[in-house]
Amino acid sequence: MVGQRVRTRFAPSPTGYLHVGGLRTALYNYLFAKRMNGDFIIRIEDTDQSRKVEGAQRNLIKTLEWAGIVADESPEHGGNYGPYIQSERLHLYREYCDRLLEDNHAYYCFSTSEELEENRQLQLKQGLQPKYNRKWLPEEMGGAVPSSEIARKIGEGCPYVIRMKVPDYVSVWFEDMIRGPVEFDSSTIDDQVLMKSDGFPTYHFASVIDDHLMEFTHIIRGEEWLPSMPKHLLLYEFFGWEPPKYAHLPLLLNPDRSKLSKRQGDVAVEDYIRKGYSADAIVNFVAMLGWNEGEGTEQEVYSMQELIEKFSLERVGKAGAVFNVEKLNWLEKQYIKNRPVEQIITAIKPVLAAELDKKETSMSRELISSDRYLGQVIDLMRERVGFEHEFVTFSAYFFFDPDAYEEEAVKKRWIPETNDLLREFVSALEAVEPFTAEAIESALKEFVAPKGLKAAVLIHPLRILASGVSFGPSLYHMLEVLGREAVLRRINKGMERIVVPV
RNA sequence: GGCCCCAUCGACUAGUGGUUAGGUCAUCACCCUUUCAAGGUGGUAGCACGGGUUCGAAUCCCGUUGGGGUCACCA
Repeated sequence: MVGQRVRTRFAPSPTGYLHVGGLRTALYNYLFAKRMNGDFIIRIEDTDQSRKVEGAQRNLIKTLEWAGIVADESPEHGGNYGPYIQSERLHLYREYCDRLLEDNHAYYCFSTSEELEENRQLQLKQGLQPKYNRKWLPEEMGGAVPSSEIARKIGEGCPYVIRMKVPDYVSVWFEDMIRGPVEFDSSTIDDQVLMKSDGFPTYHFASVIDDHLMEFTHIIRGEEWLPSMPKHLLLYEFFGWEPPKYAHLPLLLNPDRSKLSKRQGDVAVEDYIRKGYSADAIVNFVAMLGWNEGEGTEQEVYSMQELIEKFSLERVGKAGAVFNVEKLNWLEKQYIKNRPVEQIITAIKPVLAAELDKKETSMSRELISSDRYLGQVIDLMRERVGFEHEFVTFSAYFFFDPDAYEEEAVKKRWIPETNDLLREFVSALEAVEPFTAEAIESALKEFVAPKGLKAAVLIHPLRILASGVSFGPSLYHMLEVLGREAVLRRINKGMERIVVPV
């Protein structure tokens, strides 16, 4: 154990999407492993055949890789400890279960689920903790069932499960890397089912066997697993194995502080991807939910590389953390503000292409799809958008002539003389050479000054005509990027369509 | 309910016996400004409560309260 290469794991069940809590668990496992120059492994826990979802495994791994979490070993990457899918390891569980049976640490149980339920109800009615009544505990383990009876049931082909025999009154203790010492009394623990009647192991059994065989040094998982620690520890003891180190992470919470769940917002990483969040922001955000560098650091933005360099389990907090979308949004903006243009251009080209497929435009498709044009749009808009796709959707006027004008804004900015002034200014604009922000600005100021008017009387209407909306980047720069042709077209067309308020 | 975990501004958190309890998001005000952002400045806002220990507790101990998790042939 000492001096051993660190190995951590993320062990999802392939039942659907990747939960953001799962992403954080995977991330912490990954960061810790990488920090320690170790390996991060993905194992698929598909011991519940009924819950298995087609394609889930692929999707889980794909989403992790989207986030930048690439496994050193997994069903897809291979490795020396495979197979990495539990349903392909059934013979192993059977083999180890037999050992437990031989050593009297486990026993056959033929109780039906109806019996179990009945027993549970009875105990509940009596005010007792629902617990298996050990009806099938064999004589040699202190129970009442002769081995001949067990042999007979097996011979008859009766369905059975195998349960672990939890010793009666022992104290189970371990040192959690995040929480410190935690102690349990075995009398509160049920005789956990190890092998189900369909021949598959339960989570508890399979994960202990695999964690040992795959030689993980550290198990980093959600706090919801803390109560099952004694079962796992007892199994290690039965086998005479040294357990790995454990770290139980605090939970991710809904705004009402319950365990993060659907119905109170999005929980699937894919939901956030779909909305346009970047891997940079999601990873950064989720990493900070429970971990921080400490010691007066005021850094908020961390790259994956920095996280790897700085992460430590000692600095993971104990209390649950609310998944606060507002801060995520802020982080996303930070990344958009600082991301290289080329990268954004690449990202938004397909978005633009899709929009262009849906809608006609009077602009030159070639022009507005060019790197140069997109680069200019990005320069003007990067401090104004919340997501990359908004470079296209939120600033649609860079790609499509407006087909409506903000009513309130028109009402506020139009005076009876506005259209006349605009008509006159159009001639001035036609003459502006070159058609640059500076030239447009001085043209406008020179136009307005002799009339004793403020620039604002034209600025606002121009913006509305050019973009359809009352907000956006610097007017002059916007006009420059749009180009003379589009600007004049939009002004002329707009004046025909605007209903001047009386 | 039993067991287990947890507890600093609305949220994320720094703090490890002596601080005017700091930062970030959000929020409010002001500045900048052609709009919207961005940015700048400032403000509101917190140690759950009660006992100890100590010269001195957000920090250590106990209890209370509160919150959460978990009690399956699901993981």
